[in-house]
Amino acid sequence: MATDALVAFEPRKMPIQARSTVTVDAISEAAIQVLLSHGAERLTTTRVADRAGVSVGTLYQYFSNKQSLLFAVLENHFNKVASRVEAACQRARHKPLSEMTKEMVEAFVDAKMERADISVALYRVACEVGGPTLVKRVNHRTRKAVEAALETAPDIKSPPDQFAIEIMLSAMGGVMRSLLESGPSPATVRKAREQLVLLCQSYMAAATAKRV
Amino acid sequence: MATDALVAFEPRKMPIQARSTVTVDAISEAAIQVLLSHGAERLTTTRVADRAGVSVGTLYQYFSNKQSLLFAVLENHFNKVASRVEAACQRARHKPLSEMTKEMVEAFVDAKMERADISVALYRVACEVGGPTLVKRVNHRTRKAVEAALETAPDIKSPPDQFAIEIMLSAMGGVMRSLLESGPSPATVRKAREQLVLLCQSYMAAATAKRV
DNA sequence: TCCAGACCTGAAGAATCCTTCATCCAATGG
DNA sequence: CCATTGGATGAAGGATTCTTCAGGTCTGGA
Repeated sequence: MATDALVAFEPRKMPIQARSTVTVDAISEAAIQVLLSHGAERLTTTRVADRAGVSVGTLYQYFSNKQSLLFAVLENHFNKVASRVEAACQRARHKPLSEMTKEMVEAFVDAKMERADISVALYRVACEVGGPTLVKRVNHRTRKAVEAALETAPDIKSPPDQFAIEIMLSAMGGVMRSLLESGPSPATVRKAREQLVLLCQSYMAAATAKRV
Repeated sequence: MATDALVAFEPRKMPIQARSTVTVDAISEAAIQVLLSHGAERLTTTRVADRAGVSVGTLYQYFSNKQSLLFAVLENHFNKVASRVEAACQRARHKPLSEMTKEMVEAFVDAKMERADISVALYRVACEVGGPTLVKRVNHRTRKAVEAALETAPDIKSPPDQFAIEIMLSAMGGVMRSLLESGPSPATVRKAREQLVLLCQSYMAAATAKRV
């Protein structure tokens, strides 16, 4: 149930001509729209195809089944967020711990908020489509990036262990989730972003042996 | 979709005789079992009834529909956890901030772990059954308890604002979720508990004006 | 221009599922 | 002991949904 829960989620055919690429994108986007307007329970392959302006058959040409479609959408979103965080970690190399943390957290929040609708929509299906496994995978990848960045911080003697970083990442995920699911105002988002930075900074400081 | 999403989740009939109470409990427990063994997607009212050793009709005598059943199970679990945290807050009154935080966090972790199976099972349906709304409600209730306790801490000048407490609570939720969904060993749980305490202590300290 | 292969279509098969209701069993109290 | 109300049953109606496949349409290279 853990690792091999991802078989049969493989896509079916790769787009070759330009028009099919458009179709696949349309289907993915339609899945999100349907998720938002009808909920996970009422997400139907037919409905998704309709919304995408294609027929069901077309959908099944690229995704072997409903789960495969949702998995692809989820994976794509996670990868985008992870990339943003990795980029931030790259940019923040050699900066002091607190600044580094700030940039990383802000990148995460901003990436999530950029397509808040997708984030919210995906919370509703993550569990039915190997979400936890994917989260684990992405968290692992992100942790590596954070870890590598921390190695370069000038004011750290011994960096926090892997476990602490994972705790921080899951805390960030939890905060963003509550936030997104509450349909926050821009002001609220701004405040939450600040607080999340503070939360992570405090924790990192506490979990780290500082170099004087 | 937000607040009034909870209508039609009302139970249908209250147990009067003792045997029906047993039945209702059996149904709730069966729902959890089915959730764990078959997943949310394959949770069927008939299957739940079978597992509970009753017929579908009986199920529908106490729950107006499938969602109502799942909602009840979810609500019950949340209430139990919230009560445990409230009790811990009560016990921790007049203790210093860091100790208070520690007791609160540990109560939360322990309550979640006590029925880890339920927690994990419910993650899979929370979203389809007004989960976010319920979480918001429970978080609000818990925040009140934490807030009240903080008022009594001797080493605090001005307590953190409501928002900060909610951030902390959602962070705790996120960490526990990742943890539970990874099927952790007891040793991992112990370590996570420690780290979560540290996380919350650091944040509370940073978000509070300390009295010298 | 022509064709092979890429693409698309959508009706229909097959499988579940949710929920109801007519009917029967059990308990309680007068 | 009997009537009344609570409790339980499970077959079947009504509704959805997933997925396939036989047969069209479009595109790019020869």
